[in-house]
Amino acid sequence: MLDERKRQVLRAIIDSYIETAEPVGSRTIARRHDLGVSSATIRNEMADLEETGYLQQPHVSAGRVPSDKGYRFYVDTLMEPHSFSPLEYLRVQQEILGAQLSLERSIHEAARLLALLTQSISLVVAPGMDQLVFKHLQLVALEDTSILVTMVLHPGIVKNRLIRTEQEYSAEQITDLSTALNQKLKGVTYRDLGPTIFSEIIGDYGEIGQVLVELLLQGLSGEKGEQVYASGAVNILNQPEFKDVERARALLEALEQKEHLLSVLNRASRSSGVQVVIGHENLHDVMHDCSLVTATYYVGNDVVGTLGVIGPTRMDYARVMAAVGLVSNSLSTLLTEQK
Amino acid sequence: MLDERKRQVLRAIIDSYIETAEPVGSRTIARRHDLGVSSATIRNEMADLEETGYLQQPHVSAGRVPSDKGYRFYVDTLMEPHSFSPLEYLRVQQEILGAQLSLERSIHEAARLLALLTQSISLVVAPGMDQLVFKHLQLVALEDTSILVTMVLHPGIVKNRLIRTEQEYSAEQITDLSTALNQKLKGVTYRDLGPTIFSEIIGDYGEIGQVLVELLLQGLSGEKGEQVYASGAVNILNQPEFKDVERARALLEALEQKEHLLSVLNRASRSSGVQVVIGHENLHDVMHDCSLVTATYYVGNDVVGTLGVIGPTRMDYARVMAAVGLVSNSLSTLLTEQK
DNA sequence: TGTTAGCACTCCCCTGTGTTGAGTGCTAAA
DNA sequence: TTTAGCACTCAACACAGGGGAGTGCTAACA
Repeated sequence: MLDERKRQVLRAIIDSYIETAEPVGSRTIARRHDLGVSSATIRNEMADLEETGYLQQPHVSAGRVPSDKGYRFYVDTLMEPHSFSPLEYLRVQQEILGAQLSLERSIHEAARLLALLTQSISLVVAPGMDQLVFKHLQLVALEDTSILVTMVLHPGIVKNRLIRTEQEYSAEQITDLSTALNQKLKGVTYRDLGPTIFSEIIGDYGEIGQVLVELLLQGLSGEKGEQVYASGAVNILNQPEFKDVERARALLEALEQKEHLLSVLNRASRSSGVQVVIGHENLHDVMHDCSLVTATYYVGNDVVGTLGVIGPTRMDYARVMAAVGLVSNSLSTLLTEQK
Repeated sequence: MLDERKRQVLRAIIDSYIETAEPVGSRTIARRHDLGVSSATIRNEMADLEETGYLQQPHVSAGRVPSDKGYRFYVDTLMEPHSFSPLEYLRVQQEILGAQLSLERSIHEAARLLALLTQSISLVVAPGMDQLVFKHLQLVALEDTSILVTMVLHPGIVKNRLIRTEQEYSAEQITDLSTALNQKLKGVTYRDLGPTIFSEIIGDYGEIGQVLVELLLQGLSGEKGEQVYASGAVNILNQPEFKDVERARALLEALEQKEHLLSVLNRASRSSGVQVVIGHENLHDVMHDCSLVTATYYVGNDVVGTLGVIGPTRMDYARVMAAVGLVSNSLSTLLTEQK
């Protein structure tokens, strides 16, 4: 569709624009890239590329700027993939693996690293409870009528909750209940738990049984839904496209709405691998001059979460895609290996 | 020092400036506040107030703007304290009390509310481990060689850690150790724990004993230091003083350095009650056109943490101080009542 | 003695006007 | 098909000239 020279010109323009954020003129290309033709020729090519929609002109006497279509073509077929040096690769692996104290902290760390690597806003959606597997449930009677409920899920999630009861229970009662629940629940995916599975167990544990069932059904903490962790929001203030505070504010405010975020991220990454959503491909208005790069991460072969990066459409796609891939791989490795 | 009329003029100017963010002229004061004198008289008063340092003039034909000294006087003696309506009061109490699942979430909620009430950046320093009291320690052997360590501290902190051991231990061994540690540690403030207290207990538990001691000494999670939670960073982008991205970026970047933050907050609130640090009273350069309103919060009579709000010096001090007071009270109440 | 009306003055801010320069499209020659 | 040359466009910048908000000062007044 595009001949070789048009591709070269388009790539040169996008590379240059990504680097400088300034509209690119024909002379610049002729000088900096050795295409063996004069600026006039490039000018003709640029006119063609504009006509076919790959480039835009902010105004008639300015250089050219890539359109969404141009970026799309760049991402799909034009750009040179970036790969991190073994050193960087190792460092990310280690920093994520090093935080293997809890899933929550691993995820925090992943978000932090992703923001650092890309100098953009990073987002990580933590696995929803539904996708986790029951490993252990422990009830401990503390003093008087308070009971500590601890639930361990795979991978790496430990949830706690202190509850108070009206009645007092003996240590034996508590231990019995604990053991009974444990045997029933071990190895069950949270998704498969329902009121029925509990009713078999509770039997005559009365008040505390009731309370427990409710707590377990709502995931102990009441935060059953997927949590989103963001990092590096300040980074976008470094981008020239956000030198206008209003735009920065609009985007950041939109990102504070968790539901928005989730829908954006989840829609983006149905398929596997690193996905890119460019500018107007995005459904939300505020994101029309932003791009989103996402990937899913795994436990074994099961997708458990999504992570991604938001930045201006003029982002370093090669680098960002590599970073997203790297972090999602590292996270998957960590979660899969840790039993 | 300042006669009644000068006070009235100063208060009127600061009130007006806080509201509009525009330099205030003599005519505006004469018209809007019924001081019973003409603009010319007010003009004279304003000249005096400038000479004594309470006001400043951005340029000769502009109105007046409060100086740091002016704000200081306003905060100390001039302003009308704000008090929230019983309804708002109740709502905050409930929202904070409603989140009594864990200290961490209460603190998150407190930060969120504080940012919401003040439309500024809120900060909450969580209690450092040192200030917490040991309540319970539980070791549970999960499958194979992994052991779940759960530590309950007062108030409301539960920490978990999964550890892996080389050797295998019998359930009895684990339970024994758990019971022994528990008896020794219960009721002890974390600060008072030292290597010695453990050596009495570990005896011949070998490998796992060693690991446990290390873990306990570093607070199980490795995050022994005080954690800072921030909320509402985007709010400052609404303030006209941050219409320039550079300033917003500088402040937000400074706030991302935790140590900075801690030193700022801790220095601010040595004394009790709501404290205000205005503009250049602040030691850090980036904060020279910001003010900081802080208060401490308690468990019983012990200070365990600090919370505060950062905004432009032109902030609604009355409202912000009331909000900081309200939230710190609510948090103290929650932590004190919850045993 | 304090207050006020009046007035000249200052200086930001807005608007309009050149000027510059980067970049283009078109034409004609190679 | 490529390229040199040229006229043209238009954002960006600088600069000048009102307009207006606000001041300080002076003189009259209560």
